[in-house]
Amino acid sequence: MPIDFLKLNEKNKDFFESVYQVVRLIPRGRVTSYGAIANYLGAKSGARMVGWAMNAAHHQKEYVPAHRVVNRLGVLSGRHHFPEEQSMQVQLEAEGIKVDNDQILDFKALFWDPSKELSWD
DNA sequence: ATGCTGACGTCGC
DNA sequence: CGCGACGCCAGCA
Repeated sequence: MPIDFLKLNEKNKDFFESVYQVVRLIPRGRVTSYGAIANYLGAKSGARMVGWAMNAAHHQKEYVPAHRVVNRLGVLSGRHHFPEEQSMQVQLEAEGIKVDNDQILDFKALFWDPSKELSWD
């Protein structure tokens, strides 16, 4: 049971919470995509909602490494929404992730798929 | 209440 | 392979 404490089968509020939980599980130096999270949570086409959840992420008490979440192309599509636009890239680089022109280098290798990493060990 | 927008993704042309 | 349309659903005008 990958998801156990998440349980989003209640309401969208839990969905947001679930998103934060998953994002916090992202290992340092790794990244994932909105779609991967959405898919993992069962919201197939809810990728946008994941992004929306991120919008309120910094609003959360527990720190949410939103900078580790990018779109499926490995592009920092959300950098514009950070307190300081460049902070996203800065934080990524601080973890050893190379970013070039808002694009994560070797994204494929750094990609961390929750449904793959968390389900069935 | 209605319609547009958006940190996305997939499908069709 | 590039571009547009649609789906998804929560805010906001």
